[in-house]
Amino acid sequence: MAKEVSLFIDFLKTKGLKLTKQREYILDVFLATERHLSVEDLYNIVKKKDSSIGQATVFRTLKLLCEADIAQEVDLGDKRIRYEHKYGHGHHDHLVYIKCGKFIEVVDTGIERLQDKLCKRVGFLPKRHKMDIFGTCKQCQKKKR
Amino acid sequence: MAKEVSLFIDFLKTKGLKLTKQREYILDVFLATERHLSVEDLYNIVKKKDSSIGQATVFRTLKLLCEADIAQEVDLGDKRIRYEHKYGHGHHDHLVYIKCGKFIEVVDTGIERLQDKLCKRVGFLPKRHKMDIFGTCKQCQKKKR
DNA sequence: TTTGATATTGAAATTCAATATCATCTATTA
DNA sequence: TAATAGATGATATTGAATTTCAATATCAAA
Ligand SMILES: [Mn+2]
Ligand SMILES: [Mn+2]
Ligand SMILES: [Zn+2]
Ligand SMILES: [Zn+2]
Repeated sequence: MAKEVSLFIDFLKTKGLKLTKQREYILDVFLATERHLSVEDLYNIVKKKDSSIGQATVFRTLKLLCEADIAQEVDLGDKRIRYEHKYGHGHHDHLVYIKCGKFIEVVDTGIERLQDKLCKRVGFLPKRHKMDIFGTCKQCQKKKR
Repeated sequence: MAKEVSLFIDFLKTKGLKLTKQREYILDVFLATERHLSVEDLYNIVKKKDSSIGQATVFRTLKLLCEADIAQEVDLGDKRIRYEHKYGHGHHDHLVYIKCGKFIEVVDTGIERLQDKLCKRVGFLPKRHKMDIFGTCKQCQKKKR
């Protein structure tokens, strides 16, 4: 059993909630997908195998997974809330490939250090930050549009 | 007359569009406000003086101002499109004060340099980026919640 | 087992900002 | 003047996020 599953069970227990088939299955599918999924994305995958599961349950389960620190919201500027794995994934920033839709997760300790310095300089106490760089790869450059 | 106004007139001319009272007035109000306004924010200010102007016109005018490079969209993660001045304002990032709602616009050339290096290292051609740091100031720290 | 309290579910409804539609209005030109 | 093109504001529509609600499942206690 994945560590995330037992984490989720513990979380649910402390909240007085239950691990249902639906929740377990949605978590399974979420863990099996290394992408930034919207609720709809995840719902579409889930319903392929079990068409009885509703969007609302996917939506609610993702919220629970966020509360349990297993998932977290990502906003890549495309006007949809997306979710990524949080457990076992530290802070990171994104390079987003605007043509092919791919992305890379990166951490640049030099940048992180300068961010802290910058904040200190202006008397600002940082809690979290977001850095997304949008661009293209070589392949994409060749494509028109 | 503000430089932005003549810019807008030129832009409209090349597009075969007209400078109307509404457009001129909306631009005036926009320029007079040094904030990150949503369409609704701007509409609320505008209608105080001229209640005959509709939301749709504010919406359309902001789109035009973006096309004319006088305004630009900002997304500070609060699920609303906001607009800020673009003309005369180069690229900048934001420190966002999560409690008092204030913000600072910053540019750290050290960070920008490291961003470029990072991209080069992974063969990524950056087009634009976004960096927002969310935190608090001393005053806000003292407040509960 | 049964029961009852409580949690869960999926369909459908609602919300809310963003955007499109459309029947006037208005300015400009033939 | 009439014709044309654009502009406007009220209203409708969209689409994602979220809530509602009646039906169902769970599970501990009787
Ligand atoms: Mn970072
Ligand atoms: Mn920057
Ligand atoms: Zn990520
Ligand atoms: Zn700004």
